Amino acid sequence: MKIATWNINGVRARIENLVAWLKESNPDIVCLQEIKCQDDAFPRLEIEALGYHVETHGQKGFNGVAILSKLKPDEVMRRLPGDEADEHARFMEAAFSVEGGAIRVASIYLPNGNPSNDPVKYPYKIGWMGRLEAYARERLALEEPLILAGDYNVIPEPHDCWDPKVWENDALFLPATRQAFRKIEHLGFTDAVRATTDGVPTYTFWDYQAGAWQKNWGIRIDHLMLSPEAADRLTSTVIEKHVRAWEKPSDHVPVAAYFSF
DNA sequence: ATGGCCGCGATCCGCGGA
Repeated sequence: MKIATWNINGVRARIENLVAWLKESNPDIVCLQEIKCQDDAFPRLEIEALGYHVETHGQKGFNGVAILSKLKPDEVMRRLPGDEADEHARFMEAAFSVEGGAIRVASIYLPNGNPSNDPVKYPYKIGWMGRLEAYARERLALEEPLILAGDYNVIPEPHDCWDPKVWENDALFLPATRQAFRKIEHLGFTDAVRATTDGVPTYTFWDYQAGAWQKNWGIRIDHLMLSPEAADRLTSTVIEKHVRAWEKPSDHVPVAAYFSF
């Protein structure tokens, strides 16, 4: 099974790329982030025509996540628990039946948090990460394959960006951000790309500005975090970097993991 | 690391993104 995550940066602006990529990549499950539309505006017909079920959790103008899947999900949960007042559409989870039991996949769009000295935005990010940790801890007790896939807006290590100096004071790389990420990791989750890559992996995001793609000024912020039961079945990962060179690209590229279920 | 981007939704500018 191939499970992918892709911050698509506007699904309506990117529908041609999405269709072309689905045909080429042929993933079984796709977690999308930043669909930037409400549920009824999602271009579902084009996706369903390729044989995918479509589940969305959108909002007007920005944020929004979706899960596309060849299998029909048994259940879908929208919203990250822990704050009823949080209106941002940044989280959904779907459960699927596979041979041997259930697997769970979450599509995560973790808050950016910049500017990092903002009295609201950065604390929102850190608070959201605490809620994610609480949810992840609870889910681990199920002892099921669980894949937390998405745009974490976290650069885990210095070698996950082209120049750590540049990112020093950025919300994506501050010590408190990386610490909150490690707290989740240390519950028992495996960073799928890190676990399957010898040496330095490539990046998953290149800014639109200043020729960042051409200069390879990238960062690795899109991650698939695996519960032990999922990590046991991990066979390989791929960062589908060539998609960044397509016409009208997203600034993120798809990242996928292969499993033996 | 921003002179040089991009999507969106309100209108031909502001916000959010990373």
